[in-house]
Amino acid sequence: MEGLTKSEIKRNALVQATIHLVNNNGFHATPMSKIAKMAGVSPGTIYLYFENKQDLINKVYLEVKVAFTNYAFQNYDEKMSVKRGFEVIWKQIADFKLKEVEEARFLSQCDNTPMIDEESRNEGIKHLQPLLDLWDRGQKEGIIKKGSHYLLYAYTIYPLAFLMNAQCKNEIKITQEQIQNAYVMAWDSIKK
Amino acid sequence: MEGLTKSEIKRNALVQATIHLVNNNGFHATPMSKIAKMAGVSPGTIYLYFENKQDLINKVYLEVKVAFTNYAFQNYDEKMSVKRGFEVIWKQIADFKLKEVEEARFLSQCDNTPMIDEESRNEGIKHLQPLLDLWDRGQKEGIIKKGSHYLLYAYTIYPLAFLMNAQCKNEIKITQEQIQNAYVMAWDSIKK
Amino acid sequence: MEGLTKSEIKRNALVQATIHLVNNNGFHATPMSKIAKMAGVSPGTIYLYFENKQDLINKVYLEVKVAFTNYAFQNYDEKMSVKRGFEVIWKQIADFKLKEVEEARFLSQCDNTPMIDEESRNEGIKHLQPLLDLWDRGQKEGIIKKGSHYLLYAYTIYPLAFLMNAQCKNEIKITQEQIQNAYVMAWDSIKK
Amino acid sequence: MEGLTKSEIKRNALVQATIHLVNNNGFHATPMSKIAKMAGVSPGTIYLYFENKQDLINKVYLEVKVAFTNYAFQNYDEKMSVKRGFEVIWKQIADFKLKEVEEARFLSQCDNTPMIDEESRNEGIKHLQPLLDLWDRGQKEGIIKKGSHYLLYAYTIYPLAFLMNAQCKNEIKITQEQIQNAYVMAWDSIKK
DNA sequence: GATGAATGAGACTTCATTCAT
DNA sequence: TATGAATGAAGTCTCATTCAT
Repeated sequence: MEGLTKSEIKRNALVQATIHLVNNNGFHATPMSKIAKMAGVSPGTIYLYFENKQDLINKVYLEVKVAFTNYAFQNYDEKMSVKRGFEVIWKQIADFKLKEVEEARFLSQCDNTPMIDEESRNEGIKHLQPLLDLWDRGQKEGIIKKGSHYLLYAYTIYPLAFLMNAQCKNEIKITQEQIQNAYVMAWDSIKK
Repeated sequence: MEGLTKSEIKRNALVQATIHLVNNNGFHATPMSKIAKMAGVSPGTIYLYFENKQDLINKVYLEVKVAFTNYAFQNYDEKMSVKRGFEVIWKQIADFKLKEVEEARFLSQCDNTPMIDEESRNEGIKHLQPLLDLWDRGQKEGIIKKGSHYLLYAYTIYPLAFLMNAQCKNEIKITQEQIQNAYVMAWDSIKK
Repeated sequence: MEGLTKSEIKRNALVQATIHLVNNNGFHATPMSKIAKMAGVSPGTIYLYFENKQDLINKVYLEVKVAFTNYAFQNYDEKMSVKRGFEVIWKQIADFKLKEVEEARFLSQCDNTPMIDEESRNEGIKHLQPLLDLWDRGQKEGIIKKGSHYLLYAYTIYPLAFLMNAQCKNEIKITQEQIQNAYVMAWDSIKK
Repeated sequence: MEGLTKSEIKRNALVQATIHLVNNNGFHATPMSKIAKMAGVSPGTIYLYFENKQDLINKVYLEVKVAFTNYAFQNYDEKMSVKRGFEVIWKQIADFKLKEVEEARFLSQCDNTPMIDEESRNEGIKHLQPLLDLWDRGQKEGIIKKGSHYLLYAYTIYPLAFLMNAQCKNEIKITQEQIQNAYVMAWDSIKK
C-alpha cells in the first residue's frame, strides 16, 4: 500500500466510502455529499475523479469485480482435475465473500438491482470465464450435470450471497464447518 | 374478485403500480407521483391508504409475501413424506416465480436491498414456517443433511431468484425441462 | 384582467418576474430561486408551469413577441398606402418600445444573445410578416429602395432598440419630438 | 508581432480565448477553466494577469474597443469634408465589423447585455469622439439633421451590428454591393 | 373520501477562486 | 511565474408530503 500518491489515496477513500454507504443505504439513498464527507473531501472533489454518480458506481463496480475474480482464481490451474479445480475456485470465492464482506455485499447489490449500466455489467460478467470453461470440461468428462452456466452458477455460487447477507444482518455466524457443509452441498447439486 | 369496493379497487391499483414501478426502476427511483398516475389516482390519495412511502413499500411487501406463501403451500400436507412434501413445495415456489413474475421480482428486490424495514422483513420470514418444519423432520429422519435453515434455503429456494432474474433480462428461457433439472439439483444439494 | 384563475395569476407573476430579472441581470445571472421569490412562490412551483429554465425563457419570449406584434399591427390595414402603412406600423412599434419598456428590453436581449432556442427564435420571426409584405409592395411600387428585408429592418426598426436601451440607462430622454425625428430618419433611409 | 515576451503571448492567448468563447456561449456560460484550456494555460494562471472574471471581461472589452476605434479612424483626417469624412469612417467601421468578426461580435454582445461594468462601458464610449465631433461640424454646416449623437449613432452605426449578427447566423451574406447600399441608407437617414 | 397545486428540503453538479508546490 | 488539485457556495431540478377545496 505504500507509494500511493495523494491522488490515489483520495480516490481510494472515495471508492471505500461509496462501497460502505451503498451497502448500508442503497444507491439512491446515498448522496454524493455523504460519500464526500466520509472520504474526507469536498463534494466537488468527487468530480475530479469521476464524471458523475453513475460513473462512480460503474467504476467502483468494475474495480471490485476485478479484485473479486483475481482472488477467486488466484491458486487455480487449468491443469487441475475438474473436481479439484472447482473446489479451489469455490472455496476462494467463499473466502472472499466472508473476508471482504464490504466488497462482496457491494457486488451482490449491484448484481441484484438496476443500478449498474448494462455495459458495465456485461464487462463484469466476462471475468468468470475460467469457471465457465471448467464447467464445460466437467460436462464433457461426464462429471458434472448437463445444464446452462446459469443453472450451475445459481446452485453453487449464488447461494453464497444469501449466506453472506444473512451473516451481515447477524442472523447467522458462518463457521469453517459450515463453509465445508456448503461446499458439499454445492458440489452435490452439480455433480452427476 | 367481484364485490370489491371502490376503495379496495383503488388500493389494489396502488399496490400493483408500486410493484411494477419498483421492479423496473428501484425503490428510490420510483416517485409517489408516478405510482399515483399509474394507479389512476391523485398523489394525495395514496396517503389515505398508506402512511408514507416506507409504509406503502412495507405493506406491499407483506401482502405479496402472503400471496407467495399461500401459493407455495397450497397443495402441501404435513402428512406427506419429506421427499414428496419438499417436491410439492419447491415446485409450487418455482411455479409462482415463473408465473407471477412481477410479484416474485418484487420480493427478490426487497430481500436483496435495504429498502424494507427490519420489522417487516422479520414478519415476512415467519411465513415459511411449514417448509422449515419439513426440513426439521427430514433431518430427524436422516434424509436431509444437517445444517441451518439458512443453508438449506440458500441451496434450494434462493437459486430460483437468480434464474428468474436472468429470465427477466432475457438472458435465458426457462423450460419445464430446466425446472425439472433445477429441482433435481436442489434436492441433490440437501439430501443425505 | 379580471377573471384570472389563481393559476393564471401565478403564471403571470412568474413571467413578469422573469422579464424584470433577466433584463437587469441577464439570463445566466438570474437564478430560478430569485424568479420564484419575486413571483411570491416556491422554487418548485416554477416547474408546475414550465419544464425547465430554458422552457421558461422560450415561452416568455414567444408570449412577449406575440404581444409586441399585436401592438405593432393593431391599426394597420393592408389597403393603406405604403408610406402611410409604414408610418402606422413604425410608430406603433416605437410606442411599444417606449411604453412597454420591460417587454421591449427583454425582446432586445433575447434577439441579441444566444439565450433563446433556435426553434423559438424562428417562431418569433414569423410574426413580422405584414411589415415584410408591406416592404415588398413598396419595392414593387418603386417607393422603397431595393435591398433585403434584413437591410430594411436594420435601418428602420433596429435603431429603436438602441434608443430604448440608452433611455433605460438614463443616458437620454426620448421626447415626442425625437420620435418624430427618428421616424423621418427611418423613412429617409429606405425611401427611394 | 515579433518581440512579444512569453507573458504577452500568454495574455494575448487568454484575450483571444475569452473573445471566442464568450461569442459562442455568452459570458456566464463560459467557465474560466475553458478559457484557460483554450489559451493553453492553467486556470490559476489567469489570476496572474487579471484580478477575476469580471476584470478579465472588462479589460478585454476595453482593448477590443481601442482596436476598433483605431481601425475606424485610421485614414480619417479632420480636414476632410463632412460627407467625405463620414464615408471614410463609416466604411472603415463596416470593414472592421465584417473582417474582424470575432472582435466585432464581442463588442456587440458587451454593448447589448449587462455583462460589462458601468465604468468600463463609459470608458469605451469616449473613443468615438472624432465621429461625434464630425457630426457636430456637419450639423453646424447644415448638412446633417439636428438630433442627439445617440440618434445619429442609432441610424448609421448601430444597424451594422444587426447585419453582422445576421451574417454570423448565416441568414445573409453581405456583399460589397450591399455594403454600398447600406452606406447610402446610413447617409440618407442623417443627411439634411 | 378525493383531489392536485403547492411546498421546500435536499439531491446532483458546476465553477470562480485559492494555495501548496 | 506557473500549476492544477481542491474547495464549497450556489445553481437547477425532483419529489415526499400537505392542505384548502
